[in-house]
Amino acid sequence: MGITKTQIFNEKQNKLATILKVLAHPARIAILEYISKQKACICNDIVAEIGLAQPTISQHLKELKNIDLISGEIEGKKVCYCINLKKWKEIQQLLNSFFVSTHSNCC
Amino acid sequence: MGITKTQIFNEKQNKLATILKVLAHPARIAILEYISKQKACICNDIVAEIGLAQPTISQHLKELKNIDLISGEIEGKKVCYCINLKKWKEIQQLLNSFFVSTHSNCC
DNA sequence: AGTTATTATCGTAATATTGCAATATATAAA
DNA sequence: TTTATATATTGCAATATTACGATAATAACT
Repeated sequence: MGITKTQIFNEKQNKLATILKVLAHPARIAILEYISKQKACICNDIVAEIGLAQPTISQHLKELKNIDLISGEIEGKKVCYCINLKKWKEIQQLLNSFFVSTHSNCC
Repeated sequence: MGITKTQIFNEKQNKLATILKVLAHPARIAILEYISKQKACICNDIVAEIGLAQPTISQHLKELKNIDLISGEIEGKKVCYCINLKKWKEIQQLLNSFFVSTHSNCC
């Protein structure tokens, strides 16, 4: 049905899945990589850098903002998007503990 | 259009996104957690454990198999699913290097 | 106020994903 | 060989995601 039965899973599983879903798109990975490479706060040069239309980029940025992974500061006409380091590390930690605690013990 | 423009992204970005997409579902997270908890190779007790229909679980297992994250060994009537540790660690490494190399330097 | 530049939102088309009933396949047991 | 059990596949309905044109909103400049 295209709808995920979140009710039957626990909070941790749903949280992890939600975060991974946001990261699971090459455009959003590219956006994060691009933002991180910039010396200064850079705005929608992202549109020029990545070959997607402006509304599409804006939508991807919104999804990254929704989970608080990036924040956008308005600077005149432009908006400056930055990675939220605190959240970034929190997610890194979450993922790492998932990988560490999950390991095969058969076959 | 529901279709991702993979052509405009590099191989690494697409690979990472593909892997994350597979992991980005609570059922598949739950399946991996469940398999890892079992002492022996356990098969579709997964269906009983997780509250989804057998075809649905079978489909999720297939997706995990597609990226070689788990392997299924036939044991009589049953199939024994195990985490592929080599791939597991490879993905962990891939994710970790993404997180380490991507960090904010503005705002 | 009018113009221009930047970003966000809306509406919509195309495609993907999720979930399941029905069915097929395979193996073991009777 | 029939029956029962375990798993895979098919087909389909419901919903989600991706992408973009059109348009709105905002802000700087004239």
